Amino acid sequence: MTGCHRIRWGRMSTTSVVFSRATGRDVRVRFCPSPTGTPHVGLIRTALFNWAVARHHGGAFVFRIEDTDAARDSEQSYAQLVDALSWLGLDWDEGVGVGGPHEPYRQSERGALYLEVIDKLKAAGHVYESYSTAEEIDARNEGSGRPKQHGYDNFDRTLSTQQRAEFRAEGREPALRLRIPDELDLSFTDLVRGDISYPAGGTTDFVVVRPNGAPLYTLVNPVDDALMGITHVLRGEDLLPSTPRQIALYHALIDIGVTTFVPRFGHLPYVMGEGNKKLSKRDPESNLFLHRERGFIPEGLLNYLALLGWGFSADRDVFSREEFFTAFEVSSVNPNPARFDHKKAEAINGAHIRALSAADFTGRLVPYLESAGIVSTPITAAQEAVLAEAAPLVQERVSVLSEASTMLAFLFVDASGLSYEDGVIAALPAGAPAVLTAAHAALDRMPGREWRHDRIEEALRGALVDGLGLTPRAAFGPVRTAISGRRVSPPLFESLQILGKPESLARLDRLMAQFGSPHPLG
RNA sequence: GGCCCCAUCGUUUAGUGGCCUAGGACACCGCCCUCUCACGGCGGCGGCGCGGGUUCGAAUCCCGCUGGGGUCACCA
Repeated sequence: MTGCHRIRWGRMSTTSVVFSRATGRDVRVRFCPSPTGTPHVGLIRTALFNWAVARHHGGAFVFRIEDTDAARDSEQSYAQLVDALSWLGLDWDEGVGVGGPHEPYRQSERGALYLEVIDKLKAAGHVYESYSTAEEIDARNEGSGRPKQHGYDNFDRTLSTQQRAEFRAEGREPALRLRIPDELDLSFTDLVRGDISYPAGGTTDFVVVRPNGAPLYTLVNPVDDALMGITHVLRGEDLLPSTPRQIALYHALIDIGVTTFVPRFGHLPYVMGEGNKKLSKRDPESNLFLHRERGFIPEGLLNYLALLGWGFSADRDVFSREEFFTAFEVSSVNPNPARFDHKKAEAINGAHIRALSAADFTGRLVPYLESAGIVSTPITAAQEAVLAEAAPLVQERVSVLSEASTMLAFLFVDASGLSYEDGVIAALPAGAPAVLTAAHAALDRMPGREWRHDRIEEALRGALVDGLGLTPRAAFGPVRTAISGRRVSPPLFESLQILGKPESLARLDRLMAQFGSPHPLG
C-alpha cells in the first residue's frame, strides 16, 4: 500500500521519496486547528477520526495549535477547543497543555524554528524571491489570453540579479515562493479516496513567506508535521487541492534534511447542513456546544459524529468509545459527504442515555435542571431526594437531557405554583369534575403509610375504572392534568407517590376549584 | 473557466462480479404492549442518476454523460 515515487529532483539530484510506511505504535497523527471561533462539529469529527487512528494503532495523537493569524485567533477559542476535546474524552499524548518532545505546540511560539528552515530552503535554492503583486499576475494572465483564475505564472522564477535589484530599488519587498520542479509528479494515494493524480507541471509556485518575513500556513503546517514526525494526515476534503503543493514542499524538506518521508494523506468528507451546502459556521447545528447545551452526552455525540462518514457495522450503529476506535479504519471511511441529521443524532444519544445507570443519569441531569431554574443552584438536598426518585421515570423518555426539565418541573413546585399547559383544561372531557371528585375521595381514604404507587393505582382503578366504568384513558387523564398540569407526564402513580398525599390532594383540589365543584368532604 | 473530488431508500450506511426479487439504522405510516408519552416488539413505505461497454452474469469493473461539491489568497 505504501506509495513510493521515484522522482528526478531538478538538476540537483535523483531522489527516492517515500511516503510514510509507519504502522502500529509508529503511527503519529495530529489535530491542528486554528483557534478562530467556536468548535464546529466538522472540525471535531476530524479530531475524532485522528484520535481514533492513534488509539486504534496504539500510536500518538498530537494536539497542535495553528495560531499564526493574530487578527482572527483568540484565547477564548483556544480554551473552547481544549474544552471540546476534553468533554468528548479525546485525550492527546503530546501537545498543548501536556507538552512532549517537540515543544512548543503553538505555532505562535515556533517562529525561530521556521526561520531556520526558511534559511535552509533559501540556501538550497528551493525558494525564490517573488515581487509580483496580485494585480500584476492578473494583468499578465489577461494579457496572454489566460483566464484570470489561472493563478501565478512562475514569472519571478527567472528574475535576474539585476531585475531583483531594480524591484528593491523601487522599495518593493519580495515574498518567497517554493520552486516546484517542472517534472515532479505530485500524485499520491489518498487513504480514503485511493489514487489521486496531479501530473507534473500542473501546480504553480506558491508563496510560503510574506514580504515581511512571516511564514504562511502553506509552509508552517507541513514543516511542523515534518518536525513532529507526523505519519498520517487526516483532514478535511477542502484541503485536497493543496496536497500536491505540500508534497512538493516535502520533497524540498527531505532534500534539506528536515525529514525523511512524506506523510500519507487522507481527506475526510464534508459534513453537510441543509441543502447541498457544507455545514456553515453560522448554522447553529455546527456549534458543538449548542448540542451539549441541548443535553447531548459525550458518549452519544461521539457516537453520532463517528457515523458521519463511517459505519460501525452492517447492522449496528450504537457503540461505545472503545468499540469505536477498535473498529475504526481510515480505509473504510466513506468519501462522499455526510449530512448532519439531528434526528438521528438524538436517537443515538437517547440510546446512550438509556444505557446509563440511574445514578449516573440523575447526576448528569442536575446542571440542566439548575440552569433551567427547575431546581435551585446549587440543588438542595430535598430537591436531590425528589430527583433521585423521579429521574428513573424519565430516563427512557428523553433523547437529550434538557428535555427532562419540562417533564420534571411539576415535581419541584407546590400546588399553587403549578402551571397548566396551554389549552389543557379546556381539553378536559365533560365528566372531568366527577372524575376528580371520585379520585380525590379514593385517595383521601388511603392511609398515609400505604402511599405507594401500586396501592395508589389500585385505589384509583377501583374508584374510576371499576367504580365509574371509565376506560383507563378517560379515568386517568383528568388526574394526570391535575397532578402535572400537562397532557403528557411521567408515569402518574409514581408521580403521585413522589408528591405525597397532601400535595396530591391539594392539586386535585385546585383543579376542581376551576370547575367550581363543591369541596369534597367539606 | 482550469484542476480535483463525489454519486445505493427522504437521510445515513451495508454491499469490492453471482449469497441482492439490494440488508440495517433514523425519519414516516400501521399494529401490539400500555395510566399519557416514551421504551420495547411486529409489519409497511422507500433506493443502485443516465448511456455505452467488459462478462455466462454488474449496484459492484471500464468509458462517456449528467448532476453535485471543492479549490484556484502575501487566510488557515
